[in-house]
Amino acid sequence: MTRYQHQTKMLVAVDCIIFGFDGKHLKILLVQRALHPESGKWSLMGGFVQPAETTKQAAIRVLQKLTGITNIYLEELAVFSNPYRDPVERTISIAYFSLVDINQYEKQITNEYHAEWFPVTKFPKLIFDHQDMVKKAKEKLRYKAAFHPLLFELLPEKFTLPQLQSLYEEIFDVEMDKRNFSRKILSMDFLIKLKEKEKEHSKKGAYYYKLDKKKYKANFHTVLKIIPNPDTLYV
Amino acid sequence: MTRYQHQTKMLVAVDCIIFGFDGKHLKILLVQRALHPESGKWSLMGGFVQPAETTKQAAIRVLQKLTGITNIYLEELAVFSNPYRDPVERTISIAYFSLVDINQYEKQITNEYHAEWFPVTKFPKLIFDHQDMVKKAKEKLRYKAAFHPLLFELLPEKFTLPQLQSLYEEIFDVEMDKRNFSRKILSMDFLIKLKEKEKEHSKKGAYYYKLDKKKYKANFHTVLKIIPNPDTLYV
DNA sequence: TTTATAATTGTCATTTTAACACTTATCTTT
DNA sequence: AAAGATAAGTGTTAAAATGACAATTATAAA
Repeated sequence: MTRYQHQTKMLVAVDCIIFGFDGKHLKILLVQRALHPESGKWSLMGGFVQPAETTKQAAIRVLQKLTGITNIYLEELAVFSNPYRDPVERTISIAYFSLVDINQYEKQITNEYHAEWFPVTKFPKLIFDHQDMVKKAKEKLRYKAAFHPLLFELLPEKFTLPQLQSLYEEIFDVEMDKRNFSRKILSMDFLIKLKEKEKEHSKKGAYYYKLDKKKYKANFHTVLKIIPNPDTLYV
Repeated sequence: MTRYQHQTKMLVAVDCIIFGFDGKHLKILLVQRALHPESGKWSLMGGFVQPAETTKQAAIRVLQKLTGITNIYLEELAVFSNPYRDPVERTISIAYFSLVDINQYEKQITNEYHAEWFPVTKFPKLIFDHQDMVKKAKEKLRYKAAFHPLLFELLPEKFTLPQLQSLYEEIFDVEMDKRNFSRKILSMDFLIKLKEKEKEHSKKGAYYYKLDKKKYKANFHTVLKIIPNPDTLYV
């Protein structure tokens, strides 16, 4: 059979940057690397792409194996292909990122697996170019959040407006006016107010909302200008 | 030396979707494939990633070799990694896309190289999954154009407002009001009006403008809502 | 009953938007 | 030289969205 002669094959890996939100803070999920070299050091979740799978399938498989997480929203971030990024062998890595609701996974991940959540503002040194991957993922998260209601991917089934506002404030490191924030968010008409209240964080309690998935899908392209002056946005 | 045992290596390629604008229409640059199989059929520009280069460097090299184009804006589009996308051998491909001013390159490309411009609305069948790549690139172009003044990358040094408007209209397949369009574009304060006029397309002639690069860089993050109701935007 | 805490809600002045049509400059034709 | 054709350029107004701003409410704890 025909072959492409004289071309160099290389290893192809995937790495996953998993952001999580616990209702108040934005975190990132890391594991201790099992493989030599750098075994034991903190790292993003990753693995090699197998012969009969796409890179995205590889990312899903790796995530499932290392954290038990299934069925999450995964998005391609970028290719990292510096020839010397992995000192062992030439390996290009496709980075994926995702947004999950921490509370839905926290115990499972920490007990059954050796993964751990760290604040995005302070986490250990990572191997290889994983630091760059996280940096780029943060930029992309900001960028997406600025124009998309995509952040809903990151929230629990039910959430309160103050929680949602905290999320935006964490991502952009800004403070927002509650009145204007809720007006904008509610004007999208994507949210359904529930009768139940969240009462852990206040005496009065905050109403839960849930996403109106039909409307969300239908008007998903609605451009939200959530952040008054979007700055330092990833291109 | 340590090696990663039992992992499958694969070929890594790059493919480039080059959009061009000639002042009126949006086009795409294709070549006739030199390699077996499918030799002679139309294809995106592509090639294999070499041992000591990043994927982006590979894309730049390939473009230079196949079209003579240098120094252009290249952006990563997506990874295409279906295991059977190339019938010969497992090859994953990183797709890049770019936006160039056709007039700047037209003769050079058509004479010295075997590349050809086709209207984005009508071009030949392409090999492998290149059709999917083009589709995705078109979506991403729309998406970027909706929020970014990035389209300037696609324009000549000097351009007229009617040309710019045509570009947006082509990309989004919509009609726009000239008055509102020019007001919005000029309100960004990125453009410098020149004294010279373009007189090929009208008797009155249209003033040329050029980009104020300093202001562009400084306020580049300005969110333009150019398209009234952005629809079918790539996520 | 009081107090403390965080959630909820409304107004107004300013800016931005979308919808809309006539005038101008210049070349071509008669 | 005048008339006609073509595409460029420009302004107004009503409606909507934005940002700045502070008082009230529900509830648990003291």
